[in-house]
Amino acid sequence: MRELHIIEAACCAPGAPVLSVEAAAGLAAGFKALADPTRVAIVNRLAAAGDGEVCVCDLTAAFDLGQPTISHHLKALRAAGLVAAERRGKWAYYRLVPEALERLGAALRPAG
Amino acid sequence: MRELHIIEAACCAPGAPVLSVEAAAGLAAGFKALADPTRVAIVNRLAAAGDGEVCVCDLTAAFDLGQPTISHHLKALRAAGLVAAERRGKWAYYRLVPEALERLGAALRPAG
DNA sequence: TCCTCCAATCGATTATTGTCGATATGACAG
DNA sequence: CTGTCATATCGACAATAATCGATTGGAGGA
Repeated sequence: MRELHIIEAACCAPGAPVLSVEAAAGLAAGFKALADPTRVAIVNRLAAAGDGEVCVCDLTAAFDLGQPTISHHLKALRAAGLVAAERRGKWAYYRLVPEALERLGAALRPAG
Repeated sequence: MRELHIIEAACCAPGAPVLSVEAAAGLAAGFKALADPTRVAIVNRLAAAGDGEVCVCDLTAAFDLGQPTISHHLKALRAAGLVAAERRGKWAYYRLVPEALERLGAALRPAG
């Protein structure tokens, strides 16, 4: 009965590491920043802006949510590196960081 | 003083709807399914699988997390339509749904 | 200097989510 | 039919996150 257990190895291959733990965590953090309808809409508005930037006053007006809530979402997007902020005079303007979005998109494209 | 308030409209443009609320919610749901390192790693393993599918037993072995937890993550990916499951005999096999991933990737590519 | 305005931060509350242990389901072997 | 193995589901708990109201910080304008 020495060879009996060889049969047991039926379904599985060893499985290469494929993606480092840190890489997976980094991508997950990026996707988490987009895991909210308001933030998706914010990114979409930034992408659609003719001059590439949008005033915060536009955003607070567009999504009937409180101003602190919009600021909170912008902070989340900023922390993920998906957007960048610039203060000019009394107003703040946000723009996309295309490379960051590209990095996330690339994780979805080639081999999945 | 009739024209005084015209000056007030200084920073903002009307802002087109750009993306429907439902579309934003749908994309956010997809990204939320990827907003976890374990799920990103699962998707990555499915993408790297030679024959396009992976046995659940591989996954439970690969991520030192409990079997119910892996099953929970797979359910989240399934609910988002990112993966599909098939039971064959005693085992269950998962594969990617490329169109779903493509849809998310497309939201990141063209104009952001 | 004082007041107003835009945006960010703080503190609290509620809702979601990741994880686990225990249990149920469903398929095969004896 | 009974036992065993692979997954899925259930119930609970701790951690995280979305939202709000109140406050603070900074930039102009009077």
